[in-house]
Amino acid sequence: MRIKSAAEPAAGHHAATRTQLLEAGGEVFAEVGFRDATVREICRRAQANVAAVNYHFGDKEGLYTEVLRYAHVKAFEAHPLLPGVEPGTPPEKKLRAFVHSFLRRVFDKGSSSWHGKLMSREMIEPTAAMDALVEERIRPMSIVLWQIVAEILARPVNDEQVRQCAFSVVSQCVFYHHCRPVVTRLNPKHLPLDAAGIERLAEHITSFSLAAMKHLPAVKG
Amino acid sequence: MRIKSAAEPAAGHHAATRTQLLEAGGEVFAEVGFRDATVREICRRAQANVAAVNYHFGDKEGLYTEVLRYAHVKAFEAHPLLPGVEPGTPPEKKLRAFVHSFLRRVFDKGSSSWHGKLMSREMIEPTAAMDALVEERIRPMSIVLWQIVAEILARPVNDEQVRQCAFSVVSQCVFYHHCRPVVTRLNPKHLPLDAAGIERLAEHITSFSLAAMKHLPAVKG
DNA sequence: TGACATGTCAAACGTTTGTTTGAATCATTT
DNA sequence: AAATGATTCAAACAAACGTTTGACATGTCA
Repeated sequence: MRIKSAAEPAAGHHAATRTQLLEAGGEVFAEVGFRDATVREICRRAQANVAAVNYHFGDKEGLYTEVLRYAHVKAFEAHPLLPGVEPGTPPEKKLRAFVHSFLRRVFDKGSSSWHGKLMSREMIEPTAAMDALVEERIRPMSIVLWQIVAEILARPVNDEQVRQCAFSVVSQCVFYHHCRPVVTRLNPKHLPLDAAGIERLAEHITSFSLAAMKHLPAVKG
Repeated sequence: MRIKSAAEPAAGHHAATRTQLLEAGGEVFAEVGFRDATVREICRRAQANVAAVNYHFGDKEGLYTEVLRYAHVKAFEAHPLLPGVEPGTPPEKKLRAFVHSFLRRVFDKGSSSWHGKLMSREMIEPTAAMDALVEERIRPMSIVLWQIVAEILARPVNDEQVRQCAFSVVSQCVFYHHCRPVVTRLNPKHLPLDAAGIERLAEHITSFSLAAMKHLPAVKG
């Protein structure tokens, strides 16, 4: 049995079925969750044998861990943290870029549209892969946002109010995706979001948050 | 086999084990989700026989549906929509009450602390119980919020901006709970939230949202 | 070509799970 | 007290699942 880590470059037929398993796994895990996903269905979609998962990833959980890494890498490749932002850009513009890119990443309809769903599930039921994910991907993203907010508020990066406002910004970005079932039922025309809808939403979140931060009552510190 | 609906009043020993199953079911479903929850574990905690679930609720899914209703009823009994708000209260004060009550409901540490987790899971994987839940509980709650926001913005209740701002408010309320795994790892001191922490968070969300709504750039309409 | 490691395959295994069953117990009514 | 219906119980059932196995195919290097 050969179990390759994600870092190790693969070659030959190995790589082909391995990638197909990652893609199929991402699909199925996103659709029905880890527990309801069956190895048989994943292998069927990957056009591989039932034993392929165990051969390539040790077990079902090993596949899931690698799927999570794979998903995040692909999502940030498709939608970078701050696309097209030069140093020296005013923080308001950076915030808009951050929000817009975040939304696109979450609502991506492309080949790996399952990234968003996968992350949502991981929030509800964090696995061992969560720790690595936070340190490798989410914390760097947070720091960028903290810096933007700190600049807007004219406060230090580690300020409590900066942290709270950053959370307020992100919360609005993830809400439509996390609570899709409720939003859809309450206001059907709000979802699903096309490119124009995403842009409109990004505009609202940005101006809502900017208005808030610029007129927040002063606090000590 | 006797399957009673939630509405039907129960009496005798029937009611006792029935309630114990609902409580145990709420616990277990919240902890590990519908699929990973085993009927055996639920019955063990309810000190009932393995067959009790099938006898009282038909099947596992029947139990889950009733658990959802039970959870929502209890949560709103413990934390009403707008506690202690007289008609004529200024909308700012109503908003604060709404947010605070919402947070207490979500972060309740009491006997049915599983309500929040249960709802989060339902967001990711909506079941048939979702439709009823939205119409019976969530829509009435939304309408109350829409009215408050409309008053603050001085716009009609069905205005697009009112809807968007209401979503922005709610999104902040659910964020800390939905994304607990990430928040905890990013900023450990933010969670878990005690009563004082909840109050502080309610204060931030309210003032952030009020500042935003009062200084939002004007839009057409 | 022969030898060896790598990858694939169909079949089977062992476990876990929701559910069923039929007898036993309890409560209520006649 | 007898009878009837409701409820509980231990045991067993049947299906689905992740995993293992050993045979077979494929590619590579001597």
